[in-house]
Amino acid sequence: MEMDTKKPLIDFIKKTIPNIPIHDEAVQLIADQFEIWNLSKNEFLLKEGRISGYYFLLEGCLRSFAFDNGGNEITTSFYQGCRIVFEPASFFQHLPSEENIQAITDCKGFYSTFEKLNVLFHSTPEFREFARAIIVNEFVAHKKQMLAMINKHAEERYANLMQHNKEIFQVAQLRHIASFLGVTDTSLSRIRRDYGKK
Amino acid sequence: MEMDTKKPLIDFIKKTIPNIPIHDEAVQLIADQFEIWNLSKNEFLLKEGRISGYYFLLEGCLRSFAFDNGGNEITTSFYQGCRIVFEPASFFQHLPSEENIQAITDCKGFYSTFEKLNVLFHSTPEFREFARAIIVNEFVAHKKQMLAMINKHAEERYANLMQHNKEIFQVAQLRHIASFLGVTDTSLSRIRRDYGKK
DNA sequence: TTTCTCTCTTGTCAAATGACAAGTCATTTA
DNA sequence: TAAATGACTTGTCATTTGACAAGAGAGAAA
Repeated sequence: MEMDTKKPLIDFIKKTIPNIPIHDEAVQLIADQFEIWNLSKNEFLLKEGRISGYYFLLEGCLRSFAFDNGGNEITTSFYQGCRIVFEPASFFQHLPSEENIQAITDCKGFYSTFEKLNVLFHSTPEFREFARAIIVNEFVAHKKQMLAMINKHAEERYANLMQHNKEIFQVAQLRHIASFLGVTDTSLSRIRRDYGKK
Repeated sequence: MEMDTKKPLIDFIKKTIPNIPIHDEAVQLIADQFEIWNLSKNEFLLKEGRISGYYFLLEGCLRSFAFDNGGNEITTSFYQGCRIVFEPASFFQHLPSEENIQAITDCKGFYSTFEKLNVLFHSTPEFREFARAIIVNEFVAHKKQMLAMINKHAEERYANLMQHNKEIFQVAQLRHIASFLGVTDTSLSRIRRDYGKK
């Protein structure tokens, strides 16, 4: 029964490290470290100033954001479907988060803590491989996103998001997407108008 | 003698994971995987399109950069002194790098490859801890840099760089620093003029 | 239905920034 | 020494972008 509800997490771990054989005891041990959470739309998974946990997002959609100088919310990332979510600076260094993570739809998933996972990391090779893969993937994705801010115009980033992540437009507000793309909602509106013309 | 030249690398590893006891054989094994490199000013440690190695920078200063839409070089990072340097997307996924890493002073250090270090990672707990610490630190630093782009003005980023990394101004060109701060050399020149007035 | 609220769009205007060109200064080369 | 090169600054000008405000449209609540 425990196994049943956590099966998506187990499957996700297996999918993340396809080349590593996984023992059943290890799977059970990993799953045991996670507990269930639920969020309604607009509730926060992580609030600025709190310390980040390690979250598995099972269903729903999240966005992370920080505030700029003018007090505007700047979306730093969207998170959907089966994936790990955490704020690395806060999680690894036990520091207050400078980012917020908010549910933009009803969400559910599992979470664990640094302490529990640190034990796992040193005791369970399977989890070590998994955790390594996750942080590598996250880091790479983050660098890619930063590069896109350098060598793509907002229009291109918009077109890219439209092609590869159309679902976001059904659940996120345009102003949140706008700040994610590095422009104001006003500018995004103009980009969308001109984009239709082509 | 081998031990002698690589002592700074060993010391750096020990300093990076102060809580982990390190066996001498492990130290030797790690050091054995690295070879020496030298670069003269303006030479490249990594060229766009090539695959990144794993570098230890012993002496000198490097900068990484990518090209924006207009063909301008945008500095993404500066690297000084005893530290690890690599391009994660290229190194971990064996993909052509989208970034360049260039010496801005004469440099020397040690390097190794994904294959060698992957063996180490799975065979040597000390290196596993080290590699984990490095990627965590790099990721955290990268996120911090991205947050600064969001919630600090270019003037603040400049003031911050002046305070915490004054040496950069002695070795890097202002236009490289400018693009690192997210402005043109023209704008940086004006920031510097106004900064002096205060 | 009417009203209210929220999201998104659009127009106007101001401010910030970049492109470009000219000029200064220091260093290198012939 | 003279010329050339490269880095940095500064002025002018054009463009982009954002701030602000008004309005349209959809959906929720009275």
